[in-house]
Amino acid sequence: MRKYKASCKEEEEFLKNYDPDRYEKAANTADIVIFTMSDKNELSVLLIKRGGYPYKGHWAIPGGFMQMDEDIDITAARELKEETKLDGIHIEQFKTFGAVDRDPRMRVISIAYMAFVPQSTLDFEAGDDASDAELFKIKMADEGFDLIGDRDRLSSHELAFDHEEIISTAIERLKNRIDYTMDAFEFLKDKKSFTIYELKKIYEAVKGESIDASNFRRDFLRKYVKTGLVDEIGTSRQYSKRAAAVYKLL
Amino acid sequence: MRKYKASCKEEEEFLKNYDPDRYEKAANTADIVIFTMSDKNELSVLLIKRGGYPYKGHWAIPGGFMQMDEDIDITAARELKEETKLDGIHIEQFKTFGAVDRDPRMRVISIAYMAFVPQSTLDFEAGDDASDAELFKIKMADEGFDLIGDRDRLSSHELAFDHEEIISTAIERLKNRIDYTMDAFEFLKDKKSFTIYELKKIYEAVKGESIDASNFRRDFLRKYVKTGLVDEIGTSRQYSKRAAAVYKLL
DNA sequence: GCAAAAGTGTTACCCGTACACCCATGC
DNA sequence: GCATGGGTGTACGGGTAACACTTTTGC
Repeated sequence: MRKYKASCKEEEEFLKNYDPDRYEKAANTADIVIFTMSDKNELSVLLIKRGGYPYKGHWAIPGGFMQMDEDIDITAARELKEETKLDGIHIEQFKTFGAVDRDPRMRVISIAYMAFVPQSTLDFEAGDDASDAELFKIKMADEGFDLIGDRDRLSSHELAFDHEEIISTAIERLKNRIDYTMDAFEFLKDKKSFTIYELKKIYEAVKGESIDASNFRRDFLRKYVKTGLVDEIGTSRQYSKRAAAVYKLL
Repeated sequence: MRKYKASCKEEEEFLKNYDPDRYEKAANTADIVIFTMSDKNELSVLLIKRGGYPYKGHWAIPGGFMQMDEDIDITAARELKEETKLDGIHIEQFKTFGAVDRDPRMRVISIAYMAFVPQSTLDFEAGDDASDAELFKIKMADEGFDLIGDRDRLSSHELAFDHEEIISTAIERLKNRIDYTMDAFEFLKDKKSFTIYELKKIYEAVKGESIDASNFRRDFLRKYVKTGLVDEIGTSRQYSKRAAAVYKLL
């Protein structure tokens, strides 16, 4: 909350008489790439089907216009909540898209965010036609990527607006971020109870390649357990016959 | 250049009748942190002194309102050119600042860029009072940083708007970027003729710490010369008695 | 017994850090 | 001769990739 004090009467006058509309303005939206893991541990993104013009019937990432009394970060959090009913999810602003013709209605500057939703927190009943939202698995292709949902399937080229570029940029950033942040933990079903196997599957989904289990294990112990960021709290047989250590993020 | 074709008469009608002004809008600016190296190889930033309200008399980073017919990246490039007369400089969008109260005049969303200007390309005559722009060396302090110019000197807290936060964020990003990008080369007086010593000074200025010359040399040869990104083109005695190899970025 | 995940261990190599040491030359 | 930058070399430790091998247990 930044409070500005006018320095003198003259400035007070200036601010009172300032006409905010002397120049034409663009609209601002917060658009949000909502990542999650599918039940089969594939990197997925939540899309909504546009019900109105323009790009009617096309798939798009959720987003909406910024209100004048909310920080742009709040706009993003609000949009996320409206789409997923989820609160307190980790979001990250990653790039602003401001090409002149990106929206045929008017000039729109889109501040793009990415969000990491825990696996299985989003449950869409497949085939539920009342919902115009769907989770799509991301499959990288030669040009762009393919989006595979339970009911629909499309190429990234068919997305509305410049959303192909926005999602592509988000994927690239995420692939980098996973190495030096703790984003991977945000995808866990339960940050307070998980196995190395679960975390490894998330890394593999994001990177799009398989990882050596032994090395991953060593790195995990060194980076998180030995530093005290993560604690061992028990064992589990959820994924294998042999009991696996269960960890908890502190 | 994205051309949108309406899918049908109905959509054509919709777009024709769309009222862009049905919601209140914020203004958009591109603000730009212009980094360069001082003559003594210190990381510096170009600031301008505000001549009007608000924050009259305070130092700020250059920036300006986006025009309706220019991409936001073009706005940034235009502002850079207006301030420095320089064209074709490397710029990078790094974050968008959208707090509600960041500008007392009205709601302003600032898309922030950083630019890397070659050493000594900017020449301000010290003491030239006709100019309200000045180059400030950045000295990190306990809280924020200090800005030391030839004529003026201030703490980052005294900057206009939220420009302390914008510059701080830019410095942090630059410190990271220098390790995995070739940003350092952008600061060179002449990318087509430089010595290892010159490049090392840039790294040291950005990181704020001294670097082992021998290791820097080995890394430079491995990363750039052996990969063919940089070629040896001769020798120079500019910085030392003994001749040093001169390199050229391809 | 086989498959799949859990877990231990080893090897070879790359890379960063820290130095020691020599070269060239203007002061 | 000494300070400064240019340049070579080396020794050590940690990180990483690749892989061999054992354990556990449901099927």
